[in-house]
Amino acid sequence: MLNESYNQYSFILDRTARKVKQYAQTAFAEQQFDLTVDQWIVLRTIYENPSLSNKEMAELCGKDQPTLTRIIDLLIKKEFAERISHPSDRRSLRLHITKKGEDKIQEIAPKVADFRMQAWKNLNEEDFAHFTRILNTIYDNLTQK
Amino acid sequence: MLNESYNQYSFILDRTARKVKQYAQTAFAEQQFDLTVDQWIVLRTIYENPSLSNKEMAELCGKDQPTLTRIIDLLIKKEFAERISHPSDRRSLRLHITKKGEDKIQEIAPKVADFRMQAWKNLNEEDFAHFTRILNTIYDNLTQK
DNA sequence: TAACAATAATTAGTGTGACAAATATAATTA
DNA sequence: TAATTATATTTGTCACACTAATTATTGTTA
Repeated sequence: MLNESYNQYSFILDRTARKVKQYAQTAFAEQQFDLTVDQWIVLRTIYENPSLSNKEMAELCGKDQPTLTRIIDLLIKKEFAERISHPSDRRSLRLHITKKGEDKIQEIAPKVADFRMQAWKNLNEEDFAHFTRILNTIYDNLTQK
Repeated sequence: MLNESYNQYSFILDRTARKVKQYAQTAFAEQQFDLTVDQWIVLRTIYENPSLSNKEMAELCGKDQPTLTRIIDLLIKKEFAERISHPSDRRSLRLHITKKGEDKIQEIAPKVADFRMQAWKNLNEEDFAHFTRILNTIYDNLTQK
């Protein structure tokens, strides 16, 4: 048997993260939000932090730049966001939400909060503190200084 | 501000899971294992549970069937695994590891265990108990009976 | 036993993640 | 200021996740 318990922890972590995302995505589809979970995350981040560059936005969303570029492409195709060129640096751009994007946020934010709660049932404040501390410890262990 | 703390938990979970996988994948690449992390997980599962069907193996690996099919395709291309047809049910097949696959397991298993440990530094037995309990609670919350 | 339903596996399509390379522009320096 | 270096973004490629559709085969029932 090669099954060291550490392998098991990786497995549990990966499996749970996928389940959380999948559960949300199913709800998004059922309620016809016309957004994926990741598109929603990015749209919400643009809404809360307008006028950032691609690079800054990627950092905030916890995604790499190419991934963010492609998600923005899709949000623009759906007319929820737009790229505004930077006045003095033509390499750069600023990400903005559109009116249609804001409306979408207003429409679905409460519903998202609603079914997101399902994941955290049967857990208390102390559990959340452990959860945050332990996962952040793991993250820091693997992030070079 | 729409930033309910529950969104934050999803973010931390997703970010940590990706970091753990990415860290391992980088080590796999550096040491030229000629496997992705997921291919390794599947190969190890086949090794430990020989002669299961695609469906059963997918269940054990925590992956869906199409994903498993493609990972197996890649393992077969690398000659680490093979599909054997079921004697009485021609729809079904049995997954087996090859000699070359077994050699690969023997070669890299200790090395994997080695750098996998990096993720779990600064955590004690009690933390692991919390980790397992909390993540499994979340998973169960989202898995219909 | 012929028609229908169920099952195992694969294929197709879209989205995301990671990494490298390419492109365009700006900043620096010789 | 011409050449070089650095930066912002996009494009290309491969792998994985998920859903739906397809194919092949087996089981069930009228």
